[in-house]
Amino acid sequence: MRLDNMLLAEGVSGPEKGGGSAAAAAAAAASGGSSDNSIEHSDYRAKLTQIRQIYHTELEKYEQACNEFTTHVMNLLREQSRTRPISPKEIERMVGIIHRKFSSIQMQLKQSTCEAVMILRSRFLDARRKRRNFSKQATEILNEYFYSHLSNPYPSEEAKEELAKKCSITVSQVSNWFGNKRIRYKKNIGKFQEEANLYAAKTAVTAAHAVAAAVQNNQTNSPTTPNSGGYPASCYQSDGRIQ
DNA sequence: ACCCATGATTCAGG
DNA sequence: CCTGAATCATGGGT
Repeated sequence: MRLDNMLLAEGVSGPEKGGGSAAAAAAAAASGGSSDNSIEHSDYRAKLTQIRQIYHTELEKYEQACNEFTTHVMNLLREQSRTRPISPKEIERMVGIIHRKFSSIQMQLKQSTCEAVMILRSRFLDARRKRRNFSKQATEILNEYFYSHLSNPYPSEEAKEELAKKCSITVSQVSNWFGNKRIRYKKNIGKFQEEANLYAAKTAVTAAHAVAAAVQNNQTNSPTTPNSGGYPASCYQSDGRIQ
């Protein structure tokens, strides 16, 4: 009965209910409860409702078949009662046998349905654990931020949200990314030197463009306050250490 | 088949 | 809570 209850009572709530997954918790906490990975989730829900629908139609079919078979047997018994006496008790016994048979079949149906749900559930959980690399564009945006804030690569909540939006990933994914990036950068600065230079140059170019545009706009003004824009070269030290 | 990069998870500390 | 660190597990290139 437990499996049955689970199947029927769970409804379309997510599979992470009992899991206590850190990702789910983190995502929920980060995004204020709104659902990310909604594509997979809706897919899961659709499949679950499909399974339940099949289950209910099958169950109905079995019930109908059971009733039909019962009346059929009753008719047979009634015909036989013309040639031999049949007690009501005997009829009751037959009906009982039929019902027991059909209910055991229904049990099997429940069992297999539950199995299907379990498989679906584990598939879903596996899928969300699976790692997909971010798009090149997304990593570019993240790296740009990281290397232009190398002295303090800790984006605020708002910054994280903006990055998440720009990269079309979740805030918790941004947090993961920065967590991994910081530790891996620190661990092997040499390996990231090239990358750092690349992004420094890249932002330098955009900064230069901005400066050029500014200069063009007001050539007569004094070109002071170069530090206000936080341009990249000054953001990391020559030894590459953070802070 | 192997290896490394990488996103996610876990756990400890503050 | 957020973070650092270690670790897991997969992706993708060779």
